[in-house]
Amino acid sequence: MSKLPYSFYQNPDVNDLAVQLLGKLLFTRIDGELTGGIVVETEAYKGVEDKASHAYGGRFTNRTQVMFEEGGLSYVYLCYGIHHLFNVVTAPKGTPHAVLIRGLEPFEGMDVMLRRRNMASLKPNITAGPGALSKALGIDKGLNAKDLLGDEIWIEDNGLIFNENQIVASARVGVDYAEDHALLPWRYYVRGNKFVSKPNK
DNA sequence: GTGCGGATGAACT
DNA sequence: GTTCATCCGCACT
Repeated sequence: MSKLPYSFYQNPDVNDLAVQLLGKLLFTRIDGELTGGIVVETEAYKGVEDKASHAYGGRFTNRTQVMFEEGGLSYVYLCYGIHHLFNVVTAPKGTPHAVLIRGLEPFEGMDVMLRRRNMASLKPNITAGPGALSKALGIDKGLNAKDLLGDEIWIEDNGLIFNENQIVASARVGVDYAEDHALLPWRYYVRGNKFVSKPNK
């Protein structure tokens, strides 16, 4: 097991990176409790030119400033006042690309995740969906702007590779507001995996 | 300072 | 299919 290196996150092609993140392992260690899972669903958000991105048009605010930092940091924000959504900041400094992690297959710390999710037994919705997986891993705003090579939240490569026909590209979820960018096929997921989110609409 | 609405999920009918 | 929880980022005044 090895953490993804700094260079991985500098890739300027955010869609390529979103695909490469499938099969990688996302971990958190919070108060000594280790939890983690295999990434099975991602979405690419392409910085200033993407109407679905928080950084569209170069919007630079307290919230979005971390997106402009070096690739390899976390970007966590509160959505609908309830859910924390976790993104990987990518590309070199000044290019605010990010990848939203939307689905995770449980791998480590099942008992802790069940407790955090208030569930008695393992069901797919424990980590299917960006809000759900954040809750299972204990991700909240306290984990915003963290170095992904640190020891609180990080991503590892254990050699798992999905081949091309196991990966599906489709429209991103919940971005109807993005006009002509709403239907771009920048959501990627592992075909048939139970921990891929079920979009509401 | 105010107001709108969102990169959702779960519990309803 | 519909409703609602529940916060704050962001644009505008």
